[in-house]
Amino acid sequence: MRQLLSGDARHVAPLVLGAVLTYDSPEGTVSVRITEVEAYLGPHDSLHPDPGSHTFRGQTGRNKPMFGPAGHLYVYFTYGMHYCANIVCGPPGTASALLLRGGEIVDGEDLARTRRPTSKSAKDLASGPARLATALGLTTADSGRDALGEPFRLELPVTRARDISTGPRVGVSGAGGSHAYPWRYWLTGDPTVSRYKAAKARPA
DNA sequence: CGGTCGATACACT
DNA sequence: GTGTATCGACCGT
Repeated sequence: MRQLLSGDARHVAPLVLGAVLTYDSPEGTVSVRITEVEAYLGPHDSLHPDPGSHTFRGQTGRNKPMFGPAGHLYVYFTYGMHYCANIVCGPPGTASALLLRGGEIVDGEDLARTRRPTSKSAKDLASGPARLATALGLTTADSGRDALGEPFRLELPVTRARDISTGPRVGVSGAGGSHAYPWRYWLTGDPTVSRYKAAKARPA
């Protein structure tokens, strides 16, 4: 499992789409089926330098988990009010990761609604990176924890998802030429894919 | 359904 | 001091 996640985030992305991430928190259990991710590379990828990545200028106190083993969480705080969660990919030292951009709540919907009272419909509970992190109950306190061990669980789909779309990044300023590369992966047509700045899709 | 805009506190330089 | 890997409210169609 960890070995499977230890490759380039862009190769891991199609394997993770459709996977179910569960967190048995003290408050209760919530499970999310991942429907949208975005790849980020480390500072050592000379083929595709990634100025949009938090690791672009090297290791810092915040991004440290990204330099660790695959399967761990990297959670950061942004815009003064939102948390976003990544699953670390690549072998230790490479600092590649997948930002969890969207998902569908498949267990613990009541608790997810308590955490996200503003959601009107069920599909809004985790459709967006900060929404997904909130619904799952993740904060920076969880950054660095292992998503493959208790109280977390990651279950890959039995068969690899078939209809996958790819597109450019969302919401990263100063990413420059990196917009030309397909960094974002989602399940084609899934209603829980985030709607912001929707990009033109192309087949994966 | 789709576009615009203000909020807010933290990490990093 | 500066910029932010976003959200939700509000508007128009």
